[in-house]
Amino acid sequence: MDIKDIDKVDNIIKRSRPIQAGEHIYRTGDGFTSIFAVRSGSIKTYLLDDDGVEQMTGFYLPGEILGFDGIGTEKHGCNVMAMETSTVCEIPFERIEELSLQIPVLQRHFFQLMSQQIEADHQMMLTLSKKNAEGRVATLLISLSRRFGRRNLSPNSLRLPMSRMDIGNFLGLTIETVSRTFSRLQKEGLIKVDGREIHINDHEQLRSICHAAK
Amino acid sequence: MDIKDIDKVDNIIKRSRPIQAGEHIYRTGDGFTSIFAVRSGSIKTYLLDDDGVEQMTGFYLPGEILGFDGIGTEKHGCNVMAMETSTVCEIPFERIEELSLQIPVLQRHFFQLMSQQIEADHQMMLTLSKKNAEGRVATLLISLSRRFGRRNLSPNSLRLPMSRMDIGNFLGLTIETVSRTFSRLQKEGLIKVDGREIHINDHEQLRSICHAAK
DNA sequence: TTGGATGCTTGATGTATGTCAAGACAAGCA
DNA sequence: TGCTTGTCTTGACATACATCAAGCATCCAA
Repeated sequence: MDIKDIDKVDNIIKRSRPIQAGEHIYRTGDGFTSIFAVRSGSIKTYLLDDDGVEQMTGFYLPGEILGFDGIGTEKHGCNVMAMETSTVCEIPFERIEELSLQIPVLQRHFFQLMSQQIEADHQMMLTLSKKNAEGRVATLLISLSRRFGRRNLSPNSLRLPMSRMDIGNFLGLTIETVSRTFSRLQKEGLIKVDGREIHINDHEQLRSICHAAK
Repeated sequence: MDIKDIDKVDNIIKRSRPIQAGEHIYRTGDGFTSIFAVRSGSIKTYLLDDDGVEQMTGFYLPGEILGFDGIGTEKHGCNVMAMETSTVCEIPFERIEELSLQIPVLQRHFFQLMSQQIEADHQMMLTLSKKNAEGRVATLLISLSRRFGRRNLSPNSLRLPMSRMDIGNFLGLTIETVSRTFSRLQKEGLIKVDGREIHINDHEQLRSICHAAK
């Protein structure tokens, strides 16, 4: 993309809207207009079952993009909430569509982003369907580590962006099982747990228990 | 879309490639070039874990479109196999991208298709993470019924496009549990089971046990 | 006709994780 | 200081589903 094109993209982005922890960016059924880029903090997306049961479907860290649900129906298909104080950029999707017609690499880029989301969701289905509690927690930690590393943060020392309850919800486990699993991994020396602070001692072995086993 | 545009789209579609049951259309790591529309039969997509454990990530019936994985990396991210003798249309993605620049509604349409895939995957995560065996099986049957209905087939009498093993794999259950669950639903009078032939007697009640409960 | 796959069902038993309950710890507040 | 509240941990027990095993039906090849 040349500089003029980057400028064009830059101009349609609405900057830095701050969000308090627990505040929603949008909810299921809201009209779809924009996607969002996380600038700081952490954001979770979740579905509510007919019975009010919550299923977290993903979470997003700085530099990541969310909101690709709801293009099909023009209505958002999930709820999006800040897990801590966060800032996001809003990117009006119609403007993206217009610009994509002028800048082919932009069109390609958004197809790629959505494709990556699909692949990540499929990995998550594998995790939920085939892995035991240890495998699920290990997979989450490795994923966090990788994403922290991408932002040039330490891949070994990380602060969980979410509560035990959110972790359990995301991984399809109860908070008790999550807690017990952290304790077990710590007793085995793979990680060091202090509340939300996690230190990964043995990346290799942690990765090795990510594999499916139920 | 006007007729000339429809013609343009029509011209890039490679017609009716027949696939035998068990044959692959592509595998993980193959170069990404095309997406596929199912014309007849049924197609499954699945991941292989490092240990060779298979996780089915979706299945596609006539009229449905698959292959949106791998746009990001240019390599396919899953395996795609025919579950019975099938035919598919191949649609070269680069041609789609070119045409999308000329026909804005086409661009919008593909964004919509991918968005719908993302929403369906999120629903599946909810199913895998929060529902018990009965809820998972019921959810699958309701989904099949709806998709059969969309093709103007009976929503109450359907032939399962897949084996018990595939069902178990897809739903994160063993074949024994799948079989027992079918038997239980039959004993309760909600469905009639005869091998792969399923008759839905009580749509309402079947739908009511789709809700999360674990 | 037999024998061997293959796919499905059903029963008996084991186990990972859910559920229920209690307590530890920290943060905020009177 | 004590009191409340929320988050997390740990233990005891219950249960849904996995595992192991057997049996049945269908199909196909020898």
